[in-house]
Amino acid sequence: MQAFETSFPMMVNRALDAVMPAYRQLFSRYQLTEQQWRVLRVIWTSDNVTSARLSERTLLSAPSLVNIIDRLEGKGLVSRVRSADDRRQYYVVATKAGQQLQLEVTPQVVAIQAQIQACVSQKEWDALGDILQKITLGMAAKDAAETVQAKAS
Amino acid sequence: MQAFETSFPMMVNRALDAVMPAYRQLFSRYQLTEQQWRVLRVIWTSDNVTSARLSERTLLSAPSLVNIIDRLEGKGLVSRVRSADDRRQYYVVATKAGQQLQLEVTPQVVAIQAQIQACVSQKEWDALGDILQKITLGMAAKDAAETVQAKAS
DNA sequence: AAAATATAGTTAATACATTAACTATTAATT
DNA sequence: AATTAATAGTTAATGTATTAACTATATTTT
Repeated sequence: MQAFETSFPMMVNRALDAVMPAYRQLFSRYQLTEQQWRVLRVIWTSDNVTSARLSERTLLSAPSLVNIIDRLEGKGLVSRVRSADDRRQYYVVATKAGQQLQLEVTPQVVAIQAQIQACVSQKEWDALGDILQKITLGMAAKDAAETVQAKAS
Repeated sequence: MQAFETSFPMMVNRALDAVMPAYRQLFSRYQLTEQQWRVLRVIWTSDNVTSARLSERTLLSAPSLVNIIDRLEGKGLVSRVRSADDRRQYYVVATKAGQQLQLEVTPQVVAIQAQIQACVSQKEWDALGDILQKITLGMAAKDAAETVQAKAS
């Protein structure tokens, strides 16, 4: 049997606990949270980003995004633009100030990413990606199967 | 440069998003959150568990633990016992009802863990543990070094 | 022993996570 | 066209995360 300490959630959370402070320290210098950064990062590099698309790409739930975007809007970093095609959806776009932040912060984020990768070999890094993806896809498939089953009954 | 989608936090969070619903679905049948489960799991298997010790073993912060323990106490699953040696600390102990839960839930948690492991080979599973640990230790060391530096200046 | 420090746990403030329910709009059915 | 169903986003309720400040007790220093 799997020990508590070596269960997947615990191993992964331990790694996150070790890694995230570096990011948070950086973001806090710009009065940003990690989640706010994720949203900015996505809208900087794509156009016509709806909330649904943001949710997919940032891994943040729709309800969470509401407040996160509200705060970013309050800081003048993004703004919401109603879509003309489908009046239910809106696009989140970066303001000039938001664009400026990107130039300052991105290099420092890259530096942290390099620090993390430097903890393991290139081979191990690649393996990590593979293994995590297998688990992600494997469990997502299982989850979907159960959902179908639940709907059928 | 590291793409956003393949950064460590994003890869890991995607995997967690795939894995955690299975746990949550289980715990919700017992009106428990994942964090409450973690606390129970630790106190079931150790004696004289203080809040500090719980924090280490569950990876939950001390402030979070206050409310989590409050709720578990409210449900009659645990209780706080002041230490006689050091009156600042207290021990969190499981009640009879708390002990009973263990018997019911643990096998189901083990089943989910098996599902996760089944997504990869034994070799990959071992590699995952190794790699995550390297990152955990590597970044923790870096973090400690910076803290020392900050204190010195 | 008195004063200064450190430690265990808590409180407070702000931000996010999860689930379910709700509103407005759009698409699909009948 | 009217009804029904689906979708995009939001709100509400409860629980946790993070940081800083605070209280009570214990330890260390002078």
